[in-house]
Amino acid sequence: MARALRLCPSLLVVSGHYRDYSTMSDQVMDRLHRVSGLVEQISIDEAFLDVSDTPEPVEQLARRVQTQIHAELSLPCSVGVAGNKLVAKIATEVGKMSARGDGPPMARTIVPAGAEAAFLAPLPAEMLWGVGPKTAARLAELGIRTIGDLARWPEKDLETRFGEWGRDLARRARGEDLRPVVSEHDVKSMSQETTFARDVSDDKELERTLRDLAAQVGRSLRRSELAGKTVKLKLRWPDFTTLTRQSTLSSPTDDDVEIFQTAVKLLHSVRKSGQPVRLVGVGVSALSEPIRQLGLWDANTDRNRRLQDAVDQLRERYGREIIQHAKTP
DNA sequence: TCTGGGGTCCTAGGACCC
DNA sequence: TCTGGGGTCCTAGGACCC
Repeated sequence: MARALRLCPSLLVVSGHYRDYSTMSDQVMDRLHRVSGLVEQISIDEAFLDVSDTPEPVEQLARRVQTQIHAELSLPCSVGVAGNKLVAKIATEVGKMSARGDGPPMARTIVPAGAEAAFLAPLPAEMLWGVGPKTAARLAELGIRTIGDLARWPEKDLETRFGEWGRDLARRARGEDLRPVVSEHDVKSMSQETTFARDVSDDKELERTLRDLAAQVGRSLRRSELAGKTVKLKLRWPDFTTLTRQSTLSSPTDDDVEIFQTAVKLLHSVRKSGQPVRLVGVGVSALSEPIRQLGLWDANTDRNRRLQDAVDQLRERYGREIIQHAKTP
């Protein structure tokens, strides 16, 4: 039964150490795709591979992948192998942490089927996916410090305290994870934000920044052939409190000006003129394919569209700075 | 890490409709 | 007309991840 394989795949997480180089990322992912048809990239330097259909023994496979990437690309990488994504990810982390010696770690950590809970038990609860500082603190109040502590805690009680999330927590602590490796994720939102070197009080400067961010978001949307229906403004005051305001449009947009105008309206609704701001951001969500309808009233829209395409192309070729908005006096 | 940027998911409340 | 329940959408904020 093919299904059974999905429930217990053998997984590798490869973790490179090249956070700054996206072309490196492409090259590594290219190598990984030769190993398995099912690769899930989870960040610039990490990916899950479903190797349950690969005849080669996983230990040998893991070594081969690691050696190949190191030899061909001069990149160190760590590999974790386990029956599911959760444990494979943690295995990789554990390997990296326990790697000794100079230079970046080249660890291989393999957790055999059935040994998941025992492998996780001594590790700190924060190593579980989804347990950050806040949850860790709440767990510590109960005397729960390791994943083993968590696994021993009555699941019903976790459910009472944490709701649905408590049940997930209990499952994860036992090393259970049924999520399949998926090669493609739909993008849910796109955003751009910037933190100012100093607080900005000038309305015009703020709006210029907003216009620039909106243009960047618009360009990302067009490049991905997506449009968004909800525009979100993010603001951070000098005291670091952060707020968001969003507005849903009547139809999805990928237009710089529409994104900007929506964002600036939101800005005016929460900020008094002259009020200092530390960070400003613009995002677009509720993404779908852009709807382009050309009707009686759309000659103008069509012209804007062609203009925007031309600007995109210029910027693609000569950089973002090549075309600027005329500064308002 | 007195704090960068771009994401995801979850929760909770209110509006609105049937 | 009043009341209530449930579903869905929208909004805002928070926790978390890399």
